[in-house]
Amino acid sequence: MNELDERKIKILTAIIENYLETGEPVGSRTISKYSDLNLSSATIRNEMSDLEELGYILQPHTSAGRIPSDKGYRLYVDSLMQQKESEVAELKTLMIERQDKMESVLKQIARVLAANTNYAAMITAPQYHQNKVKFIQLSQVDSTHILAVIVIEGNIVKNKIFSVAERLTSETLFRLNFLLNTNLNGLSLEQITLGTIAQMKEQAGVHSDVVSHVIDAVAEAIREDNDMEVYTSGATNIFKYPELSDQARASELISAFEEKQQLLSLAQKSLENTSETGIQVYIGNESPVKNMKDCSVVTATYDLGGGMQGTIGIIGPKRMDYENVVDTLKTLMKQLDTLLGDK
Amino acid sequence: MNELDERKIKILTAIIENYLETGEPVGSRTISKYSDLNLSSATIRNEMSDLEELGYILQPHTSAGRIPSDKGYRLYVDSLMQQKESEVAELKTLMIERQDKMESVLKQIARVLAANTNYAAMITAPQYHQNKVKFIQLSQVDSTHILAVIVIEGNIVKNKIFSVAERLTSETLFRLNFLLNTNLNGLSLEQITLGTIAQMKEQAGVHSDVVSHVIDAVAEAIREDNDMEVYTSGATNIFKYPELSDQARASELISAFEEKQQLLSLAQKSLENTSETGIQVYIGNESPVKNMKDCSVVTATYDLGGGMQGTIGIIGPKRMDYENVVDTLKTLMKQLDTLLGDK
DNA sequence: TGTTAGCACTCCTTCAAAACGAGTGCTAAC
DNA sequence: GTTAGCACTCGTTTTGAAGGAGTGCTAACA
Repeated sequence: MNELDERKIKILTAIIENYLETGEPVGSRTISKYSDLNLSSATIRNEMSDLEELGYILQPHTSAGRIPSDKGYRLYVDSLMQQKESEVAELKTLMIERQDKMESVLKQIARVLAANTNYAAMITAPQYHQNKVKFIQLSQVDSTHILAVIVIEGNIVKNKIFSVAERLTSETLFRLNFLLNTNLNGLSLEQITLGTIAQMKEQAGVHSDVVSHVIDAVAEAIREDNDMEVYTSGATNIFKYPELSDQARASELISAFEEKQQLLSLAQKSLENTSETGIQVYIGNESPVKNMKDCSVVTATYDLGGGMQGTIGIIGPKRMDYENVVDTLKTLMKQLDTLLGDK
Repeated sequence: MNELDERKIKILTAIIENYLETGEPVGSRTISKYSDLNLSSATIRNEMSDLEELGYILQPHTSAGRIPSDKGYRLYVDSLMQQKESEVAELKTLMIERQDKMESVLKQIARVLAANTNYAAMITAPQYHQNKVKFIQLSQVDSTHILAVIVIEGNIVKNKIFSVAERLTSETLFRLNFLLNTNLNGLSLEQITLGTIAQMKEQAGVHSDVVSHVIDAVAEAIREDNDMEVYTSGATNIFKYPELSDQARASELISAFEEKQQLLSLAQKSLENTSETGIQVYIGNESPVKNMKDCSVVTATYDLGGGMQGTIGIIGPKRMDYENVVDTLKTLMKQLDTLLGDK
């Protein structure tokens, strides 16, 4: 049996769209008046009764109107996505360096997104996969400290300062630099074996501790990307939606924003599931972050080439203006290209 | 005329302490019963009437008890501070490096503070004054990109990657490194004159553009500290205090936490005003951040020597447990020493 | 003169009942 | 299959009364 005939879909859509606007349960009369179906409220009531039985809408209490269930939203969003699917495919880009500027650009994006949509926004810095060491440089910064600079693919730079017992001669430094670069360049974390390390330590002789420090730093540099920064903005927008702004819910949500760890796991999840369009929607309990069970989350994955990808997210009430959000995210991707893609 | 006699002070203190506990307006009867003054509620009422006229307490409405005014809190806090003043003087310390660890330590501190006090906490990374360049290193990371690493006093490391038209020979790099280090080391931003720069460019010949980039990077490195990071935790604790958790106030407060800029200006202010104890209290409208007009803010300045100082802040309701917060901050300072001071 | 008991008064809070109204389900007629 | 109509449900708002905490004032007391 085909669960939903065309009329039911029209009615369901009308209910959802109306609810998106008002945030109030919507009654049969409203639909009868404001849809182009020309049906009486009684007929609508019958259909609504069916829709409820099928689980697409629900009634907060007897004698209230109906609101969409997660299942209902899901149907709505899926069909919306289909319409837009084609446009996004060609958005992929690549970009370069400017890590220092990256941070402020990302913050800016989050701010713009939040302001434009009136929802809360988050954005993660690109996460790098299969990072390879590109360049290592040791320098003596003062009599007892060595600075190790590690550049990894994508021109991400990490530093580490560590102590040494006594000043190294410049020949020693040169030798160590050469040793490290010839052995490590082009390797990813997985490719650096204990064998390689042991061999390098042997060659470094009395300075094997320096090698250890550098290996540590490399591991840290490559791994650290995994708990990379996430920037948020507009968290207070949730107060604009009564269904989210009671004390308990607001507190839960705000704390999700504060504990960036949770947002990161959301981003992570979203990277894993990535769809063709790069855009995903989590409705209510579908969200990987349990604190957001009363919200919807729309995520977009941006891919800058070279395995550098990050996540943008919009968090809002279930009655989010999905269409607008999806469009905004797409437009944004384009701007991202312009901003980050050239110099 | 001496505004307050001893009895009035006792009564005021009793009112404040009672209000700190309960968060409810306190009436004359309560004071009469729970203070050691052995006065009837009627007498207390007379005194309270005086105290109100003097502006130390106020009545939310007729037939409610009294609550402390900002002026009242101020008196209470000031006398509290006097008692503790002596202890803190010797807390100053110095510390070194480990910039990479710094971030996680700071976050950790914010979290601990928020959890211990049940208020919201913030902490800024140390801000450096009169920074001097310690060491500069240029390296060729690939055929068209140069990495400039700048180490400034306090072992803070900044990087910048920029493009060059063609690969530089290693002699050229060596020469430029030597040029930059001999000319810039030991100088602060103010000490780098246009004359110095012109001279260096001349010596650099065709590579004068590299010098420009490095100068840019140095300026950025030193200045960037001024909009340094601030970490927060426990923002949601404000929901524990009914007088702060109505929608309007909560939203205002949370947005102050999100807009780190505001917190930074708070930290800045607190650095400027620094008192002998390093601890300051802003009550209500005294706060430099207007969004916090319904809160109190306790800030502590930590000084790691070498002009490196930062700010720790606790943000909570006006009926904050000042005594406990001040103590906690002091204990924390000690732990900070242990954590950052060695290694 | 300072302290206290007593009392009338204010005004917030709580509670329950009543009025309201939005929306439904069902039935009967078209 | 559609619709009008009506009784009914149930959340929300309004209203008024009761309760209670706390005050200010006055008069008496030490």
